[in-house]
Amino acid sequence: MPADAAIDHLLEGLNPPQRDAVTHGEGPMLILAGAGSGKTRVITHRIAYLLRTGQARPGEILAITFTNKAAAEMRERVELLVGRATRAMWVMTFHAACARMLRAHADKLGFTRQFTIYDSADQRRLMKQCLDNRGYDTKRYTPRAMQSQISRAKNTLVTAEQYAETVGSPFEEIVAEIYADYDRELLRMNAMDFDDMLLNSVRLLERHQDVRDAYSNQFRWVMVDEYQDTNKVQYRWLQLLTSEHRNLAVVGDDAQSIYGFRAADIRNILEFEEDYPDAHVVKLEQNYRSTQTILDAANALISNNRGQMPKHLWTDLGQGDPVRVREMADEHAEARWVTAEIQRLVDEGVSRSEIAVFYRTNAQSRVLDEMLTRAGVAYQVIGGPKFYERAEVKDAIAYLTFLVNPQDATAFTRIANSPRRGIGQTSLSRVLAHANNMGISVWEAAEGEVPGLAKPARNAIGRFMDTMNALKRRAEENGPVAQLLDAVLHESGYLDALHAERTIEAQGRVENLQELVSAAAQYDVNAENGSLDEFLQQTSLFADSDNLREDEGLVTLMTMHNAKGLEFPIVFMIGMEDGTFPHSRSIEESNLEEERRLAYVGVTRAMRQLTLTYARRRMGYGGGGATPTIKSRFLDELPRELTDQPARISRGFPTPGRVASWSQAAAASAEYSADTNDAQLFKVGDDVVHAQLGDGVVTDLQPGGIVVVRFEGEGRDRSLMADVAPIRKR
DNA sequence: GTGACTATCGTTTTT
DNA sequence: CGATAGTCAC
Repeated sequence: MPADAAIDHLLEGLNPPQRDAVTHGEGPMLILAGAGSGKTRVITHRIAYLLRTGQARPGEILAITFTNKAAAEMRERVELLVGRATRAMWVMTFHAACARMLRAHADKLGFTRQFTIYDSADQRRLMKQCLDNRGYDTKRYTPRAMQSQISRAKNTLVTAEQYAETVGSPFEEIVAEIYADYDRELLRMNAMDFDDMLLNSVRLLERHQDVRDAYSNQFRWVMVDEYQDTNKVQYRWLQLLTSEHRNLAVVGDDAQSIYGFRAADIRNILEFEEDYPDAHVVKLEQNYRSTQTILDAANALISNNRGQMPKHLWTDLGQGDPVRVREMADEHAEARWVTAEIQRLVDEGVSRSEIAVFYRTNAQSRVLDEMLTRAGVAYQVIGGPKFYERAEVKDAIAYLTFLVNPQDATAFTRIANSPRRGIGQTSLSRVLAHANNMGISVWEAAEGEVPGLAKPARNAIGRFMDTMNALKRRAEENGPVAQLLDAVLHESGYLDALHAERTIEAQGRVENLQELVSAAAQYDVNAENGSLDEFLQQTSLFADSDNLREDEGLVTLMTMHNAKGLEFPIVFMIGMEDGTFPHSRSIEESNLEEERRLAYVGVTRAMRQLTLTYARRRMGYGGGGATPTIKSRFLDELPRELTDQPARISRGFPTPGRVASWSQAAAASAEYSADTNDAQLFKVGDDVVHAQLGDGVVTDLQPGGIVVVRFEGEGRDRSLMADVAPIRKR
């Protein structure tokens, strides 16, 4: 037992609720952790406390996060606190924990421990194949739509059979068919998709009492981070694992639940106290990050949502500056202004790494991208294509995958003709069909005699499989993964083909592959009993590559989703317009509450200074003219006294780079007079008032005296007859 | 089987 | 506008 002093040290500097959460013993606990309230600190200190006081042994701890990064950070911080390595602790993502369980018990579900993990691109590819097999028109029934339906079903614990029982439309009938086909295909290929990791783990625990007993006895202490983002399967999984000891501590913030579109169910956190009536509830409301003004803005914003768990963030960091709100003429003016502001701040001595710009959609980064480049401001864009999703990386991984999982038709299809070997679509289909007919693996089919194959194709496949067989022999030696990967890249001709291209892009791909080899080498060093299949599964679950770099003096650009969990002294949120943010689709689907939570997440990232900008006009897709916009309703939800806006902003006059003045607004409203309208009266950009629909803006004029108006609170346009509609200019 | 051309369609996306 | 998927002709 360690000295009491060490334990005291763990509790030092914690506020009373934090201390309460850290020292809570047996029994369920809900930690409502407001933004910036020291949540990670509480979890890590709690784990360390449990270990230090001897209540827990490392092997009894299961700490679940959503990202690998969060898991790595958590383990690191715990190890720092307890002063030793704690390999036996399960500190990992839901998916990684499931993968580990499934590997150990794969046979119980009809898989081998070498099963492949499919990402969403693989998923879609297979869906398309299933659709094609049944002869459905993949334009009418897009793989994308199938994927989202099936994924949603899996995440809400609805199996293919159950789905089939509840179909209510022809579309759903097709989904049901494809769902069943797709699952069958996965099983045949010895593969699971991301959603299956959870779903199959639940099946494993439900069907095998002994397995459930073993794990639920092992994990005496379970902690879950970002609980507001858990979905139904994850909920069930936790239930199965914690039924024995009931020491489930969840940490989350209902106000930051922003992954509903990924089937996260906010009810999990809202109803935790109903699920566990004896739950100990701790609220962390003291914020250590932002000024009181920023917190007040966030509190005010979120108070527009119903059914939030009551919470009030406060800080002793002081009032700080007002939230800045700026109107710009268009997105270019917006980008120019933000760029100029950043330059000004940097001149004043602010480090670029202290500045972040958030937007709703990735596409919005483009204009800013250009402007910052032109101005010579160093920046990084977070998001975009991920390392492990790059074609060349996926190809390389597919080679390795096929070596360990000869049933993986997706991997085979991917690599057979990459690099080009003269194996086309038709030959591939023949091989796959043959494997299917004979009930053998693709590997076996490709090695054997495939009926109906033309001689050139047969030779090409023969040579390919010779290479693969040679590589397989190497793989079976269980040497370092890096060496095997290197051999794969050389002997498959992949590198040669890239070199032959002699382009900059190809050079970049070679570099990416080198990076992959390094990653493999890293694995070889770190893994205790490394194996190729473990490396592959680990890699499949590790998607984030473009890790945030903190120390390079770069301004950070990212979506608000990506901003969760981060903080920056200076934050800009751009595109604060209805239709952009809240996004038009969210408005249509009346998903405003989640959208508002996203705004809340954005706002609460700011430590010192928050600036919100919106553009008077914004370009749609086509090069066609920019369309007038309405400023975001979220801006109206901010109390005037928290912002630096003296009064309501004029909507009649675009005022590039500057706030419109009161007098301009007054002039604008004095402009109209007529009672009956003449279509001539309106022009695009006019602000109008409709007797029933309220305020809007003219977005288009059409022949026949039709004015197209977008009203506040609606994501779409309405066509109105100018002379009869009860509208007038404001 | 491969390259070039054209139609289509646009959120967010921890794993 | 621009990425990407799908079609068509060699």
